[in-house]
Amino acid sequence: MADAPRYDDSLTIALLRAREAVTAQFRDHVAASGLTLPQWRVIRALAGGAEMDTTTLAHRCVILAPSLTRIIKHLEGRGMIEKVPTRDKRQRVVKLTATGETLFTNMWAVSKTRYAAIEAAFGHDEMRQLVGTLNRLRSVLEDAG
Amino acid sequence: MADAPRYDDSLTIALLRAREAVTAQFRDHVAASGLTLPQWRVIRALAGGAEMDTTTLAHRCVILAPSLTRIIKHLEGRGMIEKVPTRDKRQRVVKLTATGETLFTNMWAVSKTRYAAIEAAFGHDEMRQLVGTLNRLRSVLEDAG
DNA sequence: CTGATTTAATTCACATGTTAAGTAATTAAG
DNA sequence: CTTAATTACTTAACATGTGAATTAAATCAG
Repeated sequence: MADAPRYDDSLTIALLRAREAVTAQFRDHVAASGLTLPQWRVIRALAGGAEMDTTTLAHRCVILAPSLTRIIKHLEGRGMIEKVPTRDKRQRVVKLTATGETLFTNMWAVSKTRYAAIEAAFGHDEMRQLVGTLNRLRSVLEDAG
Repeated sequence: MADAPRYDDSLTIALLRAREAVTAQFRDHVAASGLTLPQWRVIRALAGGAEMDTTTLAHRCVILAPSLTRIIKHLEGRGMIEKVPTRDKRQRVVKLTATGETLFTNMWAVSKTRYAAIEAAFGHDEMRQLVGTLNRLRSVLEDAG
């Protein structure tokens, strides 16, 4: 089995594990507010009064449409987001409520601190470079595929 | 809102998108054999006659225990893997069946090609370096947390 | 203006992620 | 040897990932 797969060298596994390690730095903080990480990404994307249709929102948060439908329903039920009237009645445009903005503000302070801690531990320049490399990888694959 | 989150610079989003782009290169091929990506990771980990308990298997495949329980049940039902008797009867040790090994062999040829294509497009050295960086990130965060 | 097509989102069905609780087998304490 | 603690997994409950089918609204062809 000289040809057997070696998981330690695998890009897919390395991406999985790295993501797992990074999200672990935020999960408890986000869960303490009764949110999941995808829900938090949605709130982040809408912070500051932004109004957005679900297609744009799904793309920015890297959430598939069916999941976003459920998340919006959930956050709406909790009074965090609300619908915005639209001309095109197929579209669903949403924004944060006052409650949602307040929740974001309270969470963002801590969230920034956590992110800064990761930067400090890993290195500011290394982190910028890593993000750049990841985006370049994505760009290369999307052009090729 | 000078303080508003910028998703393009976010490490978590970059990791999500990069992973999405990489898995997209394999998903159709894996789906063509009626497998999901996590199921394929399990089969890969067991390829070549390896026998493994579910804790080790879960760690190697980056799959949580409850998910692995379901996956094993599923793959067992399809005749791809089988249980191996153990001294410690709490442990569940599994291995590929002949059918499973055959499936792996057939899929691995194509899978290697896809992986090589990614390396060619992105650059062999860059890819090695990226995997190294991701693993270092993980190591830093796990030591800190 | 009417019917066909396209678009935006939802719904469905099933697989996995995630945390907490439960079960059975092993080990450790006495 | 008996019981408490630990270990390895499973189950349960709910959220998200994923692809296919559906619905409703807007656009287009004629």
